[in-house]
Amino acid sequence: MPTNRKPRVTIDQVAQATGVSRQTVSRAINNKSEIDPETRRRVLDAAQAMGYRPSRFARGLVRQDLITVGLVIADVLNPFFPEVTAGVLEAAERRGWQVVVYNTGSERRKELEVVDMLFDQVDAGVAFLLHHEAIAKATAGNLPFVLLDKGGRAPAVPGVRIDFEGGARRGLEYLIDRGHRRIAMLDDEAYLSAEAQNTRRELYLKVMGEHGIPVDVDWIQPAHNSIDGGAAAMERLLSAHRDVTAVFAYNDLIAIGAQLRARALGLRVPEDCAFLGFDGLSIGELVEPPLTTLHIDKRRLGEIAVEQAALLLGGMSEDEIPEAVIEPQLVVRASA
Amino acid sequence: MPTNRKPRVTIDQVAQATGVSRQTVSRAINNKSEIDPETRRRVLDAAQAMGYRPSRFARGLVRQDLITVGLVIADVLNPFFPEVTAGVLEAAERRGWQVVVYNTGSERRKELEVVDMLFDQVDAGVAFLLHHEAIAKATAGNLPFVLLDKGGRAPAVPGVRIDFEGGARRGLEYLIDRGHRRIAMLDDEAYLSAEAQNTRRELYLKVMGEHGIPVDVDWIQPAHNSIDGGAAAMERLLSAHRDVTAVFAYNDLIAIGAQLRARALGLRVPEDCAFLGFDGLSIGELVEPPLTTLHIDKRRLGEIAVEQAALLLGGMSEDEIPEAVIEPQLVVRASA
DNA sequence: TGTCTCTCCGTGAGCGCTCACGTGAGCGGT
DNA sequence: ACCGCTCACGTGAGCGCTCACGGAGAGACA
Repeated sequence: MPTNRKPRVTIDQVAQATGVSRQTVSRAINNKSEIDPETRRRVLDAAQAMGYRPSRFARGLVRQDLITVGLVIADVLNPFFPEVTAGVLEAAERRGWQVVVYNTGSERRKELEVVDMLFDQVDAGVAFLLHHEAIAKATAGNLPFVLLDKGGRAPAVPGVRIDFEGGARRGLEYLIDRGHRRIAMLDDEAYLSAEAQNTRRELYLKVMGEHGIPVDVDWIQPAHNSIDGGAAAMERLLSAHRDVTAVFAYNDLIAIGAQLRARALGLRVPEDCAFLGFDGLSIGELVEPPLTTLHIDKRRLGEIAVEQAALLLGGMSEDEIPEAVIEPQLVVRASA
Repeated sequence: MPTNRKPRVTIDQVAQATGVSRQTVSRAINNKSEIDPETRRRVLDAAQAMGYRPSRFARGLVRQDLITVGLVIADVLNPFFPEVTAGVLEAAERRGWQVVVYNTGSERRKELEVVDMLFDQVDAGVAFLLHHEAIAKATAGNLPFVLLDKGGRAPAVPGVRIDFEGGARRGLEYLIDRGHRRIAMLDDEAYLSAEAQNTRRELYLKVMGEHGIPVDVDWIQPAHNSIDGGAAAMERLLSAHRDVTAVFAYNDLIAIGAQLRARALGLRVPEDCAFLGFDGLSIGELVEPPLTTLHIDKRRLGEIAVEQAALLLGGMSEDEIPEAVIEPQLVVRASA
């Protein structure tokens, strides 16, 4: 696919065609003063006719403003990310920044690729990154870089931390308080290959342990991060443990899929099996019964990240960036 | 908010610090040949230490490749758009293009603003635009511009047409065939202020008329384009026409809200009232009963738009762009 | 010793634009 | 006639980089 671009029309060509100088054309285009209205019109008409459009590169080169941030997410189709994106877009717009979006699908190869690309193309990066090589690469360079979920990583890398530990604890203790003991977990399979630390699965193991509830590994089912993935995992779970009374899901998407499938298989929710999600997606309100979940303020998450990027861009060093934590809130609806 | 950027480190500064020439630094940075490995390492180390990062503007100025397209959507939070975005991102990535995202909220002021911005910042635009002034402005300039829903507009403006007429007809006739006569419509209120033509509302009026079913204007309720908006509109509708037997919604979001509220008010779906959506969002499968809808291949829509933008960028004139139509498909689930 | 190749490196030009000037014409005031 | 001013416009420089060269030095071979 040879995208043979048509040659660029330059400001000089417009100038020549109109019989004026570069500068006069520039004045016309940028709506500046010191130009005769009649001349402006002539120039503008010629520019229009010739298909002239100023080169953003030449412009950007001389005017050192206009900032572009790269937003790296796993998957636009996962409703979690649009909410974060909304926060990022809004905060960026307030600052007059542009936002370029990249999808990684949580694949290691793509994450690395995207990080590489970022270095060339943007002034700052704001990213969800799963694989620690990608994170290392991203934070090693000279590009201001903010992690949208820095997890348990060293404080030196700027970013927002989502307090999964607090959230998971609140959620699981809620389930335990309600009398549940046979609590399964549906984990995101993407974390199997990533050497992340302090994952929701580990927290699950930890909290359960603290409450003296032993869990066998097959109480943890990996699921693709989607509704269908949750459904499939639930089915596997049920065939191994029909007596499960509650499911703690990696996130709402998986929880919703699981709950849907459970109901399709004849279970009553929450009487036979309760479901607890994580993320607080608005689609959790659509299912029956509405999903109880640990709500994360995703919009705020995006905003904070942009603010941190702004500080970095302003020259603040990475370890001066204030610590930011998002606290998941238990939202009790009806599924648990 | 004075984002006092730290002064840029240039290639010359790195060159000076390392005691080599610009070109050698360039060779090191871009991983080219004709450079001693030892020198490369020294340069790279210095660059890293000095916080050097090549200016994308200077680069872009000399290498005329690297293309950026602007994607203009109404609202990232509306699940319709992420799907389109996914298609756009994918198609853009295949071409090595970047995608900058802009939100308009369907407001006239913001649409105009965004279009203005686009002209400065991108090489091509791909957009959902509601207000015809914004569309006029966008297509008048020299920027390759593709409409993601060109509606009934002149063929000269490139873009994808979604065959709402065919879709609406298929949907409404399905309802009529099933015996419905008192069919209400829940319209998107944003279209009240926009002078769009060939809207879903007009099609509703037309098809109903063709079947000899007279409709009073208060069978059409405007709704905010959201689930809550649909719910509120449904409540208004019911207070005027408790005897409605079917609802044709502007889109799935509104349909879902309406259906949810109807059920909350004690109506059985579809026995007492049937619901028909438009868009084919995947969240329509989550509600009970699953939503019958006119499915639009949103991903494909995004892809086609990018392909058209590529043709435009390649120098093809606007009227040579092949006509592209997306045909909505009736997906019968259980709500109607 | 000459010269031929190969490796490594530097130099000038130019991408398209804006900024800070400089300039000349026109005009009113004294 | 002179000054001073405004208005409209042009000129040179430079933003930071890459590309196409050109050239020095080292080693190989006659």
